[in-house]
Amino acid sequence: MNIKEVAILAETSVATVSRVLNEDTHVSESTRQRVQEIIEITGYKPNLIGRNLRTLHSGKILVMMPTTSNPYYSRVMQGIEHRASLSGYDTLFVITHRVPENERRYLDLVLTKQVDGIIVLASTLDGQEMNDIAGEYPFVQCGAYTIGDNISYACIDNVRAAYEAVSYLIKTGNRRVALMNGPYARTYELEREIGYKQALAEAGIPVREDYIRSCEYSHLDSYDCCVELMGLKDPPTAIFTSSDQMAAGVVKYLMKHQLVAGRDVDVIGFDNSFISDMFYPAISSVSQPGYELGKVAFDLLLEKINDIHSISKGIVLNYKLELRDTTKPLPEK
Amino acid sequence: MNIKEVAILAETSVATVSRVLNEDTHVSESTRQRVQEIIEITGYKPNLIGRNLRTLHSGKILVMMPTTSNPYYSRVMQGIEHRASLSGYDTLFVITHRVPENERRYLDLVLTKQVDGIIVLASTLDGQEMNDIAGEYPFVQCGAYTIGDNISYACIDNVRAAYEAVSYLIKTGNRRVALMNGPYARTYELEREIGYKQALAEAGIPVREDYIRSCEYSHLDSYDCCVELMGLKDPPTAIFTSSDQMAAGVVKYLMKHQLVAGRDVDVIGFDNSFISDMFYPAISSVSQPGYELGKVAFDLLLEKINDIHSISKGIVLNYKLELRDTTKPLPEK
DNA sequence: TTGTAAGCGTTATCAA
DNA sequence: TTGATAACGCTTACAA
Repeated sequence: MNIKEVAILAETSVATVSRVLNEDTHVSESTRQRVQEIIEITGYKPNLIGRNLRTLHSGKILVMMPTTSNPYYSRVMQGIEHRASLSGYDTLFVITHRVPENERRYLDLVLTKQVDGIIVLASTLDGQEMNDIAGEYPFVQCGAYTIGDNISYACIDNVRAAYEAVSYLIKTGNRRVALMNGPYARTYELEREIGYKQALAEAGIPVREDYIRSCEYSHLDSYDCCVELMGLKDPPTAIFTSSDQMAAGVVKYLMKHQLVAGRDVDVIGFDNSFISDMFYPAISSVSQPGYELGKVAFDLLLEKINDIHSISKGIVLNYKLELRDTTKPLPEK
Repeated sequence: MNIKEVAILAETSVATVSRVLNEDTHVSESTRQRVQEIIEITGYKPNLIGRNLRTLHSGKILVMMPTTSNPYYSRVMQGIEHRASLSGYDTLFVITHRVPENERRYLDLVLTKQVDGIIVLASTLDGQEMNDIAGEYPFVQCGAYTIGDNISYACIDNVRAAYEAVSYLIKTGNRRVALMNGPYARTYELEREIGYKQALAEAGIPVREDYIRSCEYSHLDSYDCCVELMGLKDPPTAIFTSSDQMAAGVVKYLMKHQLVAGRDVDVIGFDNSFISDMFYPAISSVSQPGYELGKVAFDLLLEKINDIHSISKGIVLNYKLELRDTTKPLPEK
């Protein structure tokens, strides 16, 4: 069933059917009803490929995620989706598994006009490549940023966030603080290391390279990593990790070894996903405003969709240090 | 830049450019190279909307998920994706949040020919509606099934899985076994209840309605639900839950109340997601072969894409009871 | 081997 | 208010 057949059945022209479809007012009530009736009887649905070809836009955006296993991404997705649907866009997702080839393959969806724009959550592409694409096609980053003139982004200040978390650990009595960071050398990871070092420096604590570890964003890897850290001659008394899953692995290690998180070893995770609250003891975590990041990212994308040459911007939202059972309270003054 | 402009620059016809694009062999090497060169210089990418309109297929499939917060879905997604990419399909995802309207909106993607088929993970639509759609468009279910002639599905035997889990709890000494089930009255939920009751019946244990609870698939709700269960005059000594997140909430409750999971109260979750292993104590769980379910579901979809009138089938894969710390070992014979 | 032209299903322009 | 028709970008007979 296509528009032509509907037109024949309704004894009118395709143009008129199209007008009814698009709620054009220049259609007499009687023909409108006649067409409407045929549409209902036949269950006709316009072929949007045809429409998209004609209008040259798809009404869809794409979100590229590295993985779905981090629940923090769910919140981002919801933020994007919500804002997008208000503007009449459908939101589609793909998973890149952090494989650049996959990312490029999905980028093709915008290059080949199948979606109107792309939001990428934690790209593995290099800055130059992203910047080139963002110069020609609507493409923004969310939760991360890359240096480049053309790329709009929404994220938090990872330097400050890490700085604040580590400072808190120091203020509550820790001098041997370890950093368990992600292994991808992305900007946000580098920044967290910078923030970590700033906090140490401010407290006059020398950096110990053996306290800075990198491992996968999974509880299995962080557990293994924790084995190494705690096997050091002077094991850390506090560990700051780059995700809640990592923190969970650390807490699991501690429990298994009859150590109490928040007493023997303090732990702060990142993202404040449901994992941090689900665990017992509940895990302290740096909360990223995922939902808002998603909303803002869509708004930025929309600007680019409407005018690819609009000026790029970065929007930095506030994080929040969410304190739970795996950290000590601040000492009274 | 479109195919026509490329043709002009390459001093040939659009047909020839199209042939080069589609690796048609009936093109002389010299013109092929000339066209190839222009394509590279100009960075031309064919507009796939145009191609799709002409070929009447999109090379994309859609996967509808209720939520991303259950990590088990990740495995399913990977299975689908992997198999789909082997057949040259891109896999797109959407989240329905269990809202039927959302589901229908996304169903439109297949009705309007924007994707070639849909796999739905845990639909909220009723059987009739699904069956009608599946009669006309490639549409299969994964991890759930609905009665209906037209719908192919891949899932496990939830009756048997629940039966086996509960039987295990009984065999290891429990006579007061509770069921914490999901609240959506989907087939797989009903079946788990049936399996639960079968196991009780077989052991001659009467069903107690106050031991059968329904709550959201979240650790917060299951925690609250657990408060009620454990507040009963005869609280259960074992709890079988419909997801690992629920089980986590239960275990959290136990720990908070100085009860030991696997000694005072046994717990078995469902899905065997990373949560069950991440927790300490590690949570026993019914493992669904998510990756394989995804692969099979795609194969079923492909059959429908190739012939919408091909006979529908259900494929039932084996689950596995994964025993960890929250259950007791079987007594020696 | 190459080109011409029809056609995929729609929207938009123009004339009636 | 309507309808004929060109156009969107591509593929594919068919002809040359």
